[in-house]
Amino acid sequence: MAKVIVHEEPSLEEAKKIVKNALSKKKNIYILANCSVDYFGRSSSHLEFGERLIIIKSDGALLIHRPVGHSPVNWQPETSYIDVSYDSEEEVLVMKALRTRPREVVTIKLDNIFLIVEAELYDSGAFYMHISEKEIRDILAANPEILGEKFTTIDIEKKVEPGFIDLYLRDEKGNVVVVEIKRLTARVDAIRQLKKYINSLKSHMRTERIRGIIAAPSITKKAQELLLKEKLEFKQINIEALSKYVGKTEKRSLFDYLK
Amino acid sequence: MAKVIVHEEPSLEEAKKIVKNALSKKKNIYILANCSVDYFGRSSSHLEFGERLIIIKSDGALLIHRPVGHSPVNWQPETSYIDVSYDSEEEVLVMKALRTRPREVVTIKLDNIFLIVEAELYDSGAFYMHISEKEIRDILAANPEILGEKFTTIDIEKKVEPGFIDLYLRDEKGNVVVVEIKRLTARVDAIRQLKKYINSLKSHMRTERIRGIIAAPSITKKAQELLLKEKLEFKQINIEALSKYVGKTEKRSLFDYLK
DNA sequence: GTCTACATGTCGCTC
DNA sequence: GAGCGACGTGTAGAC
Repeated sequence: MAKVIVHEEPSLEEAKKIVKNALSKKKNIYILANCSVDYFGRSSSHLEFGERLIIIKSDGALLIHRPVGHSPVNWQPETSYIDVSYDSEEEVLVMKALRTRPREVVTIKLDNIFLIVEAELYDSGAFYMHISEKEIRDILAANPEILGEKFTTIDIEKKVEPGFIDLYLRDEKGNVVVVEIKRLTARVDAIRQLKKYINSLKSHMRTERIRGIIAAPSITKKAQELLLKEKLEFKQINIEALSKYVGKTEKRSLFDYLK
Repeated sequence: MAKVIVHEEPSLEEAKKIVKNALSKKKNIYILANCSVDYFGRSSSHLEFGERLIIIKSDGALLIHRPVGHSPVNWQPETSYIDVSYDSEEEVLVMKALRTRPREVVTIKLDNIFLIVEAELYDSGAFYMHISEKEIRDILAANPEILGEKFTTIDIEKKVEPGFIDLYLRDEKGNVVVVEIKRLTARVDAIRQLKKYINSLKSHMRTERIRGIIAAPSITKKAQELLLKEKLEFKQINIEALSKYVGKTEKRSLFDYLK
């Protein structure tokens, strides 16, 4: 059962003690405060003072959320080290989140804290994500007839110079078939990817005819045009229907995230 | 100044009233609770019960954060509509976040609530993102001599078949120069991108010699090898030094996000 | 570590 | 709104 401690309107000096203590105990910390944020690393940014939610997780992940927008305005991944100090000159609490690879720093200056919540959360629930591209690939490899012909699976994730062929089949006439799978609408880049693989194969085995198939639930108009131009094929796959082939779903427990 | 109301360990029925009321007033809501989450839409997923932070923002954005990991385990963007109800059979508070395009639903079932925080946050601070690739491109276009020769800028973002050429120059001898800019270390894909543009140009104007330049702060070893093989050039640019050319930084205020 | 490709990617721009 | 390229993308897997 979760342990939650709430501190309303602490002073900056109190806040410093609370946060330092909570960090040492690897608690989750949620802070509502007026703050500014500076980021320096791969890029750099400055966010003027405003009221936001700051989240520090037990693994050192840091998130700063504004009152709107679903993505954090600034963040630092779980590898970060967090330092807390009081700047008596500027009269702000300074929290610095560092990570070394890549070298990045997020600096938060807090001048007014409305709320600090310390929480010890127990969360061992497994997370199941259904039908990824990998699963589609495995289902099609095991049941290549789904693509509408009597194909034989030769290889999956076959390595060629520019990358990996999702599915490498042979058709009834003995032709080599290269399949590029997309879980969502296939776009021009998917066709380019497929063409790249075929070109690579052709440079090695020029006697055989090579067919190229895009397997996706739908295709954009531009992709369709390029497909025709390149004499490639599109096979529509029904993700909903494929789901029925999934024997066991992918399973990722919390422990996978804890290194 | 932020208005913050804290509710510790409300019953599910109380929680329902609190959340409904806060939603109607477009407040930000933060909930610490034991909950399960189901997502269905572009993909689908199921998350077993566990203790998490649920964030509902004033624009309807929804985030569910586990105690570790910097990305939310489930979420719904700001377009979502949120429905709250009590399921007396399962004895859980059900929160559904729907959005229509694409059609997606996140369903949260809460069976134990530790804390609800309602917050009205005032945040009008501007966010400045410094020196983007676009800015580097504009600086180099205005000052092509930074690349070490007397270049003349002909075009920026020149459209060619496979995409856009960052910078299109002419050197002192009258050769066409294609520049691909990377704000970070240039990798093999950058060289492939550059080569692609040059090939496209060559197919149209085969008489002229075309030079290709990768402009980046550094380059990987593999990219360097490919570069030499393809007879392309690498020009190191100092991002720090370029920053000095930035007259005005990109400015995005909160209001840009409010549609 | 670098390279490769996927992701409920998200974001911003053009048509 | 669809299409497309860039991102502090993040993430996982292979070499």
